[in-house]
Amino acid sequence: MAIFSSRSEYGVRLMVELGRQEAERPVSLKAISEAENLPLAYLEQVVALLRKADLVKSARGAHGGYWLARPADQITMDEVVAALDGAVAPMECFAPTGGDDRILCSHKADDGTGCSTKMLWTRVQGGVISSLKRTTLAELVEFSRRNTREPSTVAA
Amino acid sequence: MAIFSSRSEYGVRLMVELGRQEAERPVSLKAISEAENLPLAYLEQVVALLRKADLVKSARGAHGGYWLARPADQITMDEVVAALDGAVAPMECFAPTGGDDRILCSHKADDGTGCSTKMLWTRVQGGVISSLKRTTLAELVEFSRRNTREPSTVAA
DNA sequence: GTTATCCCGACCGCAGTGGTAGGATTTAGA
DNA sequence: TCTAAATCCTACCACTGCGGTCGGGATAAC
Repeated sequence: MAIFSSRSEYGVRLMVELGRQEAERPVSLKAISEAENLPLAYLEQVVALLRKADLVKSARGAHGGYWLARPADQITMDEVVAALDGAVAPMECFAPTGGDDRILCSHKADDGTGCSTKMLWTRVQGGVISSLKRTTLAELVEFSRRNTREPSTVAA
Repeated sequence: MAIFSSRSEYGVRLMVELGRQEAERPVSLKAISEAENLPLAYLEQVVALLRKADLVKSARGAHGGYWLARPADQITMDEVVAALDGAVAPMECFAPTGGDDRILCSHKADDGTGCSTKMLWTRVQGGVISSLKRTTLAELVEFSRRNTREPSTVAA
């Protein structure tokens, strides 16, 4: 089964593309959609999620576009994925409760026995989150730069 | 977003329930469905996946039922989850290729740049799999026994 | 005013999921 | 030998979310 939707894939690619450009210099979605060969109309929806999560900033009008809200080395991938696919939970019954980072499993709330499976899902969740938290956007940008011969879509 | 479907939840609960019984003694699905309050007809589909993966054995007819194919401490949860939800992959484009445990990302095969996101998904996948591999069914059974039969010893 | 761009909401086909229905087959036991 | 209990199998269904499109509105540069 797939852990993340391709919204996440698209969103991460988009963020990497923004990270390759100079800060504060707006990049149009059209440029990104052509560089990464992704459907523009769908990217609009994806980038809207990133904007709501304060990960990117935008400018409207001609010569507008998007840029990173923070330096790439201060953006961890758990934020990005959370913005796109929601809070990472191994099961639907793992719902974040308010401001705490507590989780509860609704299945066994009635008979009070407590999930024996909860331990497992908690471990898995921990594995995913720690993997995401220790990866910064800057790392991906660096990786992307190394693997592309040309500085790609700059200029324009 | 949810990593696993509730098929996995049901299947793990089922496995734990089997692990609580003596080995080789068949347990009927009906008993499990009543104990765990899960729909019997759906459990039949779930347990069929576990049987195909050689994780449980079965006996038909009156007084038939299911039991673990191996001792619980020799069953790791990555096997169980794989049987229920398929191979764990962070993205759809991570497909197991034949007998190898190689993975490939189809998105960037054409322009040859290689996924910058691939590094991220590989890390996540590693986090999930290692969490699953280091958890045995025996641990969950033990956890379940402590939390249901002995309310007095519950601490913390 | 034109053009480029962000922004927004509605819509759609598809696949997968959780779940049901109904029966066929096998076996233990009266 | 009959019956009840159980596995097994196949088809079906409603719902949801996802990937994606479309049309249009707002806004800013030139």
